[in-house]
Amino acid sequence: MRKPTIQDVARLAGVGVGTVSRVLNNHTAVKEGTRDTVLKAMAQLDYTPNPHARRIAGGKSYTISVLLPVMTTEFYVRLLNGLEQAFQEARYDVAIFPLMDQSRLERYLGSHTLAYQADGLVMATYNLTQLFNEHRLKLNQPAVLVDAYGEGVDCAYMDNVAGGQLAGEYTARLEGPIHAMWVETELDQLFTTRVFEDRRRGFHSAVSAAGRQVEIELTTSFDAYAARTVAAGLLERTSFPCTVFASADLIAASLLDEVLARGLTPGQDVSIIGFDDQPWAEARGLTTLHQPVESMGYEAAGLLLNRLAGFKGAPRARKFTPSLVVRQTA
Amino acid sequence: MRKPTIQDVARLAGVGVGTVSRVLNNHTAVKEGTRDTVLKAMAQLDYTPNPHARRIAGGKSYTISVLLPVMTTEFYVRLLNGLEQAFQEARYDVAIFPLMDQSRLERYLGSHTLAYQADGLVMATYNLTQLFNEHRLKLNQPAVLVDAYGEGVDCAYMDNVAGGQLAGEYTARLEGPIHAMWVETELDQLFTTRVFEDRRRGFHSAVSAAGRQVEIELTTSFDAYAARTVAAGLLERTSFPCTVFASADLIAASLLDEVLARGLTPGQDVSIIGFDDQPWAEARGLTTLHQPVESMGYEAAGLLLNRLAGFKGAPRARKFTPSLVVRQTA
DNA sequence: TTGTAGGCGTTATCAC
DNA sequence: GTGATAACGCCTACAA
Repeated sequence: MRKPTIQDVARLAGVGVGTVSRVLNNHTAVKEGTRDTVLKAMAQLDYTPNPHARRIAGGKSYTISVLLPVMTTEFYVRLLNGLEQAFQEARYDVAIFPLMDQSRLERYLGSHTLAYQADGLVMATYNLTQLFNEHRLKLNQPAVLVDAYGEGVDCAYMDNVAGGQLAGEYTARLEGPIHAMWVETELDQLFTTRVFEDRRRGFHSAVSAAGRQVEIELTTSFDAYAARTVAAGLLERTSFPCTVFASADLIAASLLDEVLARGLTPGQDVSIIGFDDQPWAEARGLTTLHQPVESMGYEAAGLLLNRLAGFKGAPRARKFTPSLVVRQTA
Repeated sequence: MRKPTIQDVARLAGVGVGTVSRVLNNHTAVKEGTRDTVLKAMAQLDYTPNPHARRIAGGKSYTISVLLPVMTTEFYVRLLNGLEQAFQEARYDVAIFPLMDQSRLERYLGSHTLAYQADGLVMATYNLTQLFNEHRLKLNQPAVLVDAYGEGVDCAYMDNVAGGQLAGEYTARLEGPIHAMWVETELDQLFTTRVFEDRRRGFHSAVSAAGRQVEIELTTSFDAYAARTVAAGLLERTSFPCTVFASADLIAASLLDEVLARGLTPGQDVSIIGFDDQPWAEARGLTTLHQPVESMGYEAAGLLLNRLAGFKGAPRARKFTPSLVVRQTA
């Protein structure tokens, strides 16, 4: 059976196709009554608009490309949720393009059909605008950076320095030596993220400002297993009570595991502060920094949609600040 | 300036739009001469067909969804290259949908506009067909599994058992004790891969068949740092010369690092055999199992395109076998 | 406020 | 072989 079209809906509702199109696009006031009739007809027919027809009629693709690094899952899932919600509300489709390495990016840039495919571009975590210049490709769609900051582009980013500071201030008030576990990121020159660096900077500045200092600082790769080993090394060397700031929840969890395995009491012998507030953090009682990731995504999408709607003003930067969630581990 | 359309091309070439469309789609014999004229006109105007118009006229989306786990990059980049090449040749677009966790998958399944978006479905590494049943969703597009095997579906997969066997056979001929480093995969019930299990099975069977046995078997997470530690532990316990089969190049590289750091000679004191043949394997002289990943992707795409073209026969399964590449480390 | 008609860039179906 | 021309499903004037 053929999919119902706007014509079918119009016929059933006893109105013209124009009216149906208007309710579809929230256009100029449609009378409440007819609007309901149309909506009812759409529901009855289980009608879904054909995006391709819309694209060709509108001369736009109604699609946004999202360039997304393939990394830690949780953060990007939440980010995508925020982005997708905003775009969906505006009836835009999202085409996700995972950036696995430079060759993938080049493939994206070189693609012909993709040019048709996107009215706008979201770049997550990496500021790829410079790359467009290098390749002498001009960015002919509006673009927005999310989870990254850049000059001359709209962007929405997390203030990781502030997050680190919050952690530092809180930590400085706790008893015993202060330690930290950092994440080592091995990235080439193109794919570079300053997230962990920023957290570290903020943390140090706050601890110093409080007249204290960080004793043991260890670095681990972003892996639970590796972190566990590093955590064990840390616990060997410290005295108790002590406080450890782990710059990612994943790392904090490994530390927590090791603390428990040694029969120590979290929040008493060892205070632990994470970063991310992953979904499981609450269940584990982890004190950590919560990030408004969905909001950041939603806002970034808003900035782009705004451009798409014709806004011509100067680039805007929206900063989002993590908040400390105190639970049992510190 | 407006993008050139098929009309513009037709006008410039002095032919009808029908003819242009025919050369675009490699249709019924177009005279060689006119074909050239058209091609020339297209080049001159820098014409690119508008995919949206095509979709609406053709009643198809000319798009394939690729459901892709977010994991080790290199393998999937190559896989995508193979897939994309085949689909591109057939003028199909590829919509990549990274599967970060179950929620993402559900979002995909529940999406309305995406239903329009795909004429076919490629599922990489995971056999998600069962999930469609559980959700009482019927798969209304043809689907193909790649890097996975499943009953009742077309699929193209790597014979990891055979790969393990090749490694085992080769290893069994070398001097000294035989060890192995396996990869631990922590996956939930939905996202489950048998790759490493298969490699292990093949390896064991071949070693046994040769009347030998595996001495030390260690497991590591899929992380260079963690593997290095495990490798160190292995080297502490073994005698030399010995042979180590690492079930992934990433692991083999860490082992190689550790071997070198200890002043041992690879291929002499410690023979190392990896698995994957990553691009850097050659430079490091790593003996490993090469996988025809691109071919597998290309073939999987072919199976799907064949269905799209109307093929109704029984499900087909294409098996690809890794081959041993002997270099300096073993 | 609402209906009608023209157009978007293709493909497909005819005649020629 | 090739050129008209009618779809395809929607949006957007323009008219009513």
